[in-house]
Amino acid sequence: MDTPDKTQITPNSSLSKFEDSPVFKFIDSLSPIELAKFGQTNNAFNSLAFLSPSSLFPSPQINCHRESRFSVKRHHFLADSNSRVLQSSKQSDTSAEASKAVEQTDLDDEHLGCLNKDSSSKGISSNLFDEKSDLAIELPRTSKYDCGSPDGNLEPCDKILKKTSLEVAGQDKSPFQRNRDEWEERQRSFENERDLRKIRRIKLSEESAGCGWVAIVSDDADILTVNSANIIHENSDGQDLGMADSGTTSFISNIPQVPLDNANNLENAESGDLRVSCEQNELGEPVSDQTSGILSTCLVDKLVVSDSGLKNDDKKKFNQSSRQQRSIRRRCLVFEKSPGFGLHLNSLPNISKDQKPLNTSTLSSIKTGEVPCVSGTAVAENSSETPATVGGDDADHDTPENKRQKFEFVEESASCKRCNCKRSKCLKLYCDCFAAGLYCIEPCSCLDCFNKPIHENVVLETRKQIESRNPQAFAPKVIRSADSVLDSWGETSKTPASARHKRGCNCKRSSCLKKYCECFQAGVGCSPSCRCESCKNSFGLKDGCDESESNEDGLEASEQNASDKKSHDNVIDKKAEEHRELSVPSDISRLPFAYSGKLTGSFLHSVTSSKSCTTLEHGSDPSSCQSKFDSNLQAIPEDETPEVLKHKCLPLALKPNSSPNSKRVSSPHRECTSTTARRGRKLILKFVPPFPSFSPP
DNA sequence: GAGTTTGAAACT
DNA sequence: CAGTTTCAAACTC
Repeated sequence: MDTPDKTQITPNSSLSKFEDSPVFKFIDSLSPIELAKFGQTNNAFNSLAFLSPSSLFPSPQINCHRESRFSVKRHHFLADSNSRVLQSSKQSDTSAEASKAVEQTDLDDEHLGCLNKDSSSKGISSNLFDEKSDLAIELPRTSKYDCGSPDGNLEPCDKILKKTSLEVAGQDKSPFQRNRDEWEERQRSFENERDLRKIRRIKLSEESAGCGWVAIVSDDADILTVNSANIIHENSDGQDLGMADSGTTSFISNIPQVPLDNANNLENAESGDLRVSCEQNELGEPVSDQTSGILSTCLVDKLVVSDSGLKNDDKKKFNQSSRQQRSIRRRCLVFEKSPGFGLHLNSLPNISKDQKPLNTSTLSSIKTGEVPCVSGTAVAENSSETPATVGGDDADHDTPENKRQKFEFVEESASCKRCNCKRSKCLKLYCDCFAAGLYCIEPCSCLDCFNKPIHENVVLETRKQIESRNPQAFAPKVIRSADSVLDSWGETSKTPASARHKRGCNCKRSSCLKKYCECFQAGVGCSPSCRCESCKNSFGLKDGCDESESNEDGLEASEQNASDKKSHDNVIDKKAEEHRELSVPSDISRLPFAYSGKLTGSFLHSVTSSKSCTTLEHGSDPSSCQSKFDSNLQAIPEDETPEVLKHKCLPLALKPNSSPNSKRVSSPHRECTSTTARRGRKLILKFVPPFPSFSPP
């Protein structure tokens, strides 16, 4: 599109016209240094002037808030610096030092504008201000990340930062009053977005809070992982939001507002202190909040908690947040090979064990896997990337509340399995990381670990071997019946829905009341597949172990263990009760990705957390929430089971005795008859995609 | 943190 | 297939 006029509107022409102006000549006569500076800054200005707003501020949805605030902020200090600069330009003795000071001030203000976007407007304490200033230390480093958009419009963050600083300095002397228009435009954009979000929120109010995100996560997880690094940087550094990659922010923008709003609703519902965050969202909060809100829902994490924590217990929780975000970076083994799953196990949280529980009832737990998950190429350093820089070791205080939270949190942190393998080289199913399809990461305490990207070939080979022995070795261990209302295993089941361990446990001494028991660990009841003895699984007794038997066993056990054990059992039962309450919407097994039983705790908990969030919703009917939750889960494409399989007792894919270790599995027939015939209920097991294969496509 | 217990995985 | 061994997590002290 060659437009002759274009050349006429070149910066130079404008500049020359302006230079011809009497004012300019006057200024020019005052200081040649200022003239030089003017030229420089004008270049910066011009370079900005001809960047499209979209390229400068790539994501209206995300950035409009930031930009609006930023603009306001800048507007203010522009006025200030304007006067100062003009002053300096009028005084021949100002020169470099003064202008440097101005630039420095501007730069600082820029940082603070990013960091403390709304501190002025919202009256956030100066403490936060200071802390965020500390965070600014990291800004230069993080801004070095090339956040260039795919289309190349966006320049590297540091360049933009510099430019913006220069722009600020340059505009001080610029006669063009661009700022107001720009600001107003962004303000309009911001308002529009707010309106849209409100509309969206109204729409979404019909849906249950905290439900839709599951599907969204699975749908977008792969995208999420693509840009997780950027997202992480944005959030972990808290202030780098202005430098977000346009791709990232565009992606975030493209994420339906469902998760954000739902998350906010959920948090709002479940925790009063989180309401702050919600209100801020309503008002168009700082991007950090928004982004973390998105993360908290799409990546579903505790980021929001952390963010809100930032306001309450600033640094500590921010560090937690950072740690969480950094700990996201767990290398995915095979995610790229199973794009259809949308979310790999590696997408499950990787929460540091030593983290202090924040708010366990908060949406939590699903984080994106690492960037390389999508790239498909191993990036070894990622696996060794460590949250070492993250400080804030929080001592656990053994208050009852903390203990309770600790238990709950352990459930969550189960997902961030950190193995401790000594002899298996993390290449056997003993290794939780390996079994879960995860590479070991630094927090693992394993020795001679081969489960690392640099040994990818070995890993793949080993996995092949194991799969050749047992094709289901990496398949999810917990399955559920299709009917979430009818419990295929009968009334004795206490599991909210009909999730069961696929192969069943083989417990002898733990009575299926400890996490030795995989069923218990997965938060599911025992099934006829189990060969456990004295089953007292609080999530559901094994078929044939009725309550009386259980009670007898309980008596027996209590006799054996004497009174001191009783309290322990009570604790166990209590824990189990909590566990049951918190975990296992067994619908989870229908999620479009496989998961290992050992990982279920956290993920299930996360889902349940969201569910429990919904039940905490003010004025909402828990049951309706449940059903909504179910229905939302059912929205996940899951019904891939061939019709013929649906009418079989067990789909072939889930046939337990596909395992060579057949002693652990009961025959489908038995399972079918024992449940169907006796209970008169039809057992339909949904197809659960097998765990992504290690083997190359 | 060390030692013990437990049950899954692996092996024979 | 059954028995045994190995293994690492869970648990206890």
